[in-house]
Amino acid sequence: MPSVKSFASCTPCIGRPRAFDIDAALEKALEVFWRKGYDGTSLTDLTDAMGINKPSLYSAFGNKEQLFLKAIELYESRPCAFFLPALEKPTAYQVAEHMLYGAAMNMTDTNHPQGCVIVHGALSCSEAASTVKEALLSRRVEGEQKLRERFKQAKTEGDLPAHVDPDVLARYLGTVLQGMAIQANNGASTDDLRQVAAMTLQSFPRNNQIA
Amino acid sequence: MPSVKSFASCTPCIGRPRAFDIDAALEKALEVFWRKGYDGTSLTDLTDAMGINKPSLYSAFGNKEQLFLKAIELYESRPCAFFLPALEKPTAYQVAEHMLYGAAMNMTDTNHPQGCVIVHGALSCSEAASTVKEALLSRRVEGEQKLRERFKQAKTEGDLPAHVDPDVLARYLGTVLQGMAIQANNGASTDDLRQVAAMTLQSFPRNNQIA
DNA sequence: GGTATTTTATACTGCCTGGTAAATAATCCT
DNA sequence: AGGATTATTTACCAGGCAGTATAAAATACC
Repeated sequence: MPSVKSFASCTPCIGRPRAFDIDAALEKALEVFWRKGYDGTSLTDLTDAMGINKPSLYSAFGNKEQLFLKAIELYESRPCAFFLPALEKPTAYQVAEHMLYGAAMNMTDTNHPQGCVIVHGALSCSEAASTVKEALLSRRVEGEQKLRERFKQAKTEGDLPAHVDPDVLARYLGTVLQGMAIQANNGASTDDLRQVAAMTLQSFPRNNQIA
Repeated sequence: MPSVKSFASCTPCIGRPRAFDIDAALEKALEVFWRKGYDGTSLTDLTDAMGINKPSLYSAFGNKEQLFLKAIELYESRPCAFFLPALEKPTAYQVAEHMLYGAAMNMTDTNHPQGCVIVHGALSCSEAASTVKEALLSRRVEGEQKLRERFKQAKTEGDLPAHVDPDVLARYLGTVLQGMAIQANNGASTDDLRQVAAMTLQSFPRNNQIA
C-alpha cells in the first residue's frame, strides 16, 4: 500500500510533475459545487475555477461524480467543520449549543458559499445525479444517527431528563440545523441564525434545571 | 381584456381545439420540477410527463422558465396548501400549530413528491436558473414576512407575551418549516415530522400559560 | 543524450440541451 | 364548400454537455 501524500491521490516521482496543487484545485471544485449544486455545475465551470483543463481534471479526479464525492470528503474534513467536534462536548445541552452556534457561524461565513453543501448540493436533481444525491442523503441521515446515539448516551449518563426521547430530540435538532442551511441560503446573517439557535436552546431539555 | 378560463392561458374559440388539458399538463410539470429541480429537469422530462410535444409546450406556456413559474403559482394555489390558511387562525399558537402539522402532513404526502418545491426547486443552481432561484427565494422570504406580521398582530392583540420578539419567532418557525422540507426529502414519515412539530410547539410562547 | 513516464494542451466525439421552422390537421365562421 | 385561425407533428438548429484520443512537453533514470 503506497503512502498517500495528498488528499485526492498520491504524487508520483517519475514523469512530468503536476503543474497544479491538487488540494487547492479540489477546494475550488468544492466551492463551485457548493454554490451551483451538482446538476447546476458544468465541467467548464469546474475547469475554469480550478485553473486546469479537462484531461488534467479527469486524470486527477476520475470524473465529475467522483470529483464531487471527493469534494464532499474534503468538506467534512475541513478544520472549520463543526459537527463532529460538537459531539465531543460533555453534556447533551452543550452538544446542541456548540452545534447550533457552530452552524450559525459556519453557514453564514462569507469566505465560502452560504449554507451547507451536504444539504443543498443535490436535493432535487436529475437521474444523472442520483448517486451523489444518495451520498448526501446518507450523510444527513448518518449525522442524525450520531446525534441520536449521543443523546442516548447522555440519558444513560443522567444528563437528560427521563421523559425525553433521544430520537425525537435528534430529529428536532437535525431539522433546525437543516433549516438553518436554507436560511443561510436565503441570505440570513450570522446574528439571524444565532437568534434561531438561542430560541432552539430555550426549549432544549436540561436535567435539574428549569427549561 | 379577454376572460381567462384556465389557469395558464385562455382557450380561444376559433382554430383547432387544444387536444390536452392545460391544467392537468401544468400539474404534471409541477410534479417533475418538484422531484428533479429546475436544473435537473429537461424538456424531454417535461413533454414525456405532460404527454405533449415541445411546440405545444412552448405555445401554451412560453418556455421552460415561464412554465416553472406557472407551476409554482399552481403549487401555491392548490387546495392542499397549508400556509396561508394557517395564518387565519385566531391565535399565534394556533397559527404555528396548524402550520407545523399542515407541513408534516403535506410534505410527506405520497400523492406527490416529498418536501416543498419552493424550498428545493432551485436552491443551488446554474446561472441559467437564477431567475427561478430568485423567485423561490423571494417567496420564502415573503412567507416569513407574513409570519412576522401575523405575530406582530398577535402581540398587539395581547396574544403573545411582551418579551417575545415577533421577528425571532417568525424566523425560528420558518427555519423549522424549511428544515422539515429537507427531512421529508430525507425520507422522514408523517409521524417523524409530527414529533418535530410537537417539540417545536412545546417551546412556542403562549400568554397566561407556562411555556 | 536517450528513453520511460507522466502531465499538459488542443482538438475532437457523440449526445443531449433548449428552442423553432414548416407543413399538416382540426376546428369556427361565412 | 372555402377561408381564417389555431394546434399538432415532424424535422431541424446551434450550442453546450460529459468525456476522450492524440500528440507535445516536462521530468527521472540510466
